[in-house]
Amino acid sequence: MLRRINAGEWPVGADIPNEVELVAEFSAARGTIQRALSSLVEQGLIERRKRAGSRVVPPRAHASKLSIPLIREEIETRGFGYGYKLLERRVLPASKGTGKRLRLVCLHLADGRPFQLERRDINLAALPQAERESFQSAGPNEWLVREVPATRIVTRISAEAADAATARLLDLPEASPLLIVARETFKADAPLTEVRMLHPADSYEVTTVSF
Amino acid sequence: MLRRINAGEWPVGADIPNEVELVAEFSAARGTIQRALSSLVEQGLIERRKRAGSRVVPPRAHASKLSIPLIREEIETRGFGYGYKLLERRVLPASKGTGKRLRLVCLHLADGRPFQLERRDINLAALPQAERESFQSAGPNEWLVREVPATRIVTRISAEAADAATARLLDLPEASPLLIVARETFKADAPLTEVRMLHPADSYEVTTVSF
DNA sequence: TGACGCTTTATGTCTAGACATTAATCATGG
DNA sequence: CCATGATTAATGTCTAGACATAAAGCGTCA
Repeated sequence: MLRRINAGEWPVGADIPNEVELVAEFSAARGTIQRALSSLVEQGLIERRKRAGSRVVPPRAHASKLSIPLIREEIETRGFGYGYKLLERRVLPASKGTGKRLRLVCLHLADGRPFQLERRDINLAALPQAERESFQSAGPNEWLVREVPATRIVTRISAEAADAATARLLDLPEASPLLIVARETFKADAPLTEVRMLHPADSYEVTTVSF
Repeated sequence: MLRRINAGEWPVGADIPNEVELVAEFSAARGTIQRALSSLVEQGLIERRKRAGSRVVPPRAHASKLSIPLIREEIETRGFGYGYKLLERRVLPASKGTGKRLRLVCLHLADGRPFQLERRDINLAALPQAERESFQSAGPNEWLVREVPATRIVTRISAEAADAATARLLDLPEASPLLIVARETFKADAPLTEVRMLHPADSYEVTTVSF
């Protein structure tokens, strides 16, 4: 079926044969045909509606898997030595809107050069055990990933010019372009953590491949 | 099962009951249990090996769906008026490494302000019909997604400072930060098109949500 | 001890059939 | 002509059972 769609035998917009016909044509059970069609739906190639049948969908906005790996591995797979420094660790009192939070600022280095500046707030109401961690020798991300599985993750990727303080920390000229990955994670609607990861533009990019 | 994993009833690393036990416990057929487990595998929550059983895996690098929509819709859903200008259209002769290509430079505007500068090369060996298109009034992306489904897509997101020419086209001060989405698409290993989409950093970001 | 092959136990996949659900379509009455 | 309800044709989901396949573990023999 995949081949037919790619080859244009089933052109965009066309109804594809219904399940019973496909069962006959491929001499497979309906369950098998169903699985195949479901897989095509997941790949965004067809659309199925009860009673109306299945249609080849115009290839739309391409959805591909974006995976944001652990920064340590990211650096090590590039063959650099990984370094880590905790720059700030402070408990912010509760204020309107947000509860008590743990603020962390850390620097991740590749071969001694600044690679990522991580500014993170951890919601202590949801994760009180974070207050007992020092985060002196390892970044909070590795701890968090181990500690709690998040149920919802929002990632935003943007660019920005470095302000003076950030430029100094990343050892860059002021106003250098930065690539910023911001992420919020939630567990059942309770915010867990909010992080902004800032990278010198020339040393980082986000890559995704889809088939 | 999802609840149990999230609640830690099935802790990370633990073997989960085998299919026959789950069938008994949930009073469902094995096929149904299988589907549930497969879905957990897809979500990256468990790992299954024949003979060895299924295990809860440590939540790793989060993978989420990244979708890059059509620029026109992107602009219109934000409530801006969409504008389009073709700045350059030129056939590049074949040279070593690459075949004949069609180079396009276009500007997409939101309410008359530059929003995206698109520099695109289309491989004319794979898509000769592109040469007959003028791309005067609509961007090549919409034509391309209609014309050929790609089988492989590589997307890279990066940041960069605007050079003089680019800054002028986007009506920005020189050296302003840009967010750049670069994409290469292939059909069965033949390159189709290669595009760099440049955005003023303060007007664009890439967002992804995963559950 | 170690290589090899057999057994066993788990997952992987399929089949055939049943019933549920949804929504397009048609028929009917005001 | 329109609204409303009945029909029906498609997909959605499940069950029970079968066989395939991979790999862990065991036994045997050189």
